[in-house]
Amino acid sequence: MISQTTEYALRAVVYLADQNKPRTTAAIADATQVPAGYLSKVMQGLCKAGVVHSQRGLHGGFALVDDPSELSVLTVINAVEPIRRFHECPLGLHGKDLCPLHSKLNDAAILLEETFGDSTIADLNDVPKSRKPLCTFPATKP
Amino acid sequence: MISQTTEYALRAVVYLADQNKPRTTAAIADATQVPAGYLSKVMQGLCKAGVVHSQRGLHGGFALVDDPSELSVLTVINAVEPIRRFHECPLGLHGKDLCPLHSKLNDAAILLEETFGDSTIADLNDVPKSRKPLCTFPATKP
DNA sequence: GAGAAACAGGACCTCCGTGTCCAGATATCC
DNA sequence: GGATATCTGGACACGGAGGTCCTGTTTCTC
Repeated sequence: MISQTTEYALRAVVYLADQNKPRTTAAIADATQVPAGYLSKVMQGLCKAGVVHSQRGLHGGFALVDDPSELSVLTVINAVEPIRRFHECPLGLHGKDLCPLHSKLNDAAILLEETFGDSTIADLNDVPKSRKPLCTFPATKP
Repeated sequence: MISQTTEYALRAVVYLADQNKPRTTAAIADATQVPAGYLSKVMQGLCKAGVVHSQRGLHGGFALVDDPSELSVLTVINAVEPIRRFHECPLGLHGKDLCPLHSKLNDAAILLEETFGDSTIADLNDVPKSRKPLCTFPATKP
C-alpha cells in the first residue's frame, strides 16, 4: 500500500515537524531508525519535491518548507511515490470507460487519497506528550 | 497499492467467474492479456490458496472453487499478497500501542480491506452486457 | 582563508517482483 | 497403452527498490 521509502519519508517529516528547526541527516536517521545513507537519498527527493529545504554547512540540515498544519500526509506520499490511479483501462480497451474491476481499484485509490489528504502532519503530532512521539524519536532511553 | 501480480490474479478470477467452466492457462492468458508463462505461476498460487482448483489433461484447466457471489475481492488479494497491517510499531517501540503515524497507516489498510471485502467477484461481472467485459476478455474482435 | 560541518550525487551491491523457458508429471481420449 | 493436452516446478534473466560508501561541493565559523 505504501512503500518502505514512503514510510521513511513520513517518519522524517513527522520528526522535522516536531523539532521545527533544521536537523541533519544523521539526527533524523537516528531518531527515525532509517538507514542514514538511504535517508540521504529520500531527503534529496523530498527536497526536489519542495516538501523540505536543505541548508549546507555548519548548523545546516533539513527543515520543512511549510507549516505542519498546512502539510497533508498525502502531499508527502505524492512527493515520494504517487498513489497509482486508473484513468483508463490498462489493457487499452474501451477507452476511458473503466471496467468494473479497474473502476473498483480506482475507487480504492481515491479512498486512500481522501484519507491521507484529510490528515496533516501536525495532526499526527497532536497527541498527549506521553504517547506522542512518532514511533521512535521520543523517549529512546531505556 | 496493489501489485502487478495481484491485478493479474484478479483479472484471471473475474474471467473464470464469467466463464464458469475450466479454462486453460493459455485461454486465460489470452483473454486477460497476462503473459502466459507468468500467469501459470500466479494460478499455481491461487490454487494453493484454495481460490481455484486445477485439473490436468484434456479438457482440464482452472476453475473457481467457490461461487463468484461468495468470493470477495479481498479474498483474492489476500491469497496473492495480503494487505500489510501495522499491528505494532515497526520500530519495536511502545509495544502494541501504535503511534499516530502508524495508526493512520493502519486505518488506511483497514479501509482498503473493508472496501475490497465488501465487493464480490460476481459484483464485478454484474453490469450490462455491453459494458460488461472485464477489461479485456469480451468483444476482442475488431 | 582555512578548516570543519553538512548536503549532493555517483558507483556499486543485494534481493525480490516480474517474466521466460523447458522438462516432468498427470489426466483424458481413442 | 499410446498420443495428446494440460498443469507443476525448477532454472534462469532482468530491472527496480532498498541500501552502502565514498568523493565532491557548499556554507559556516573563527
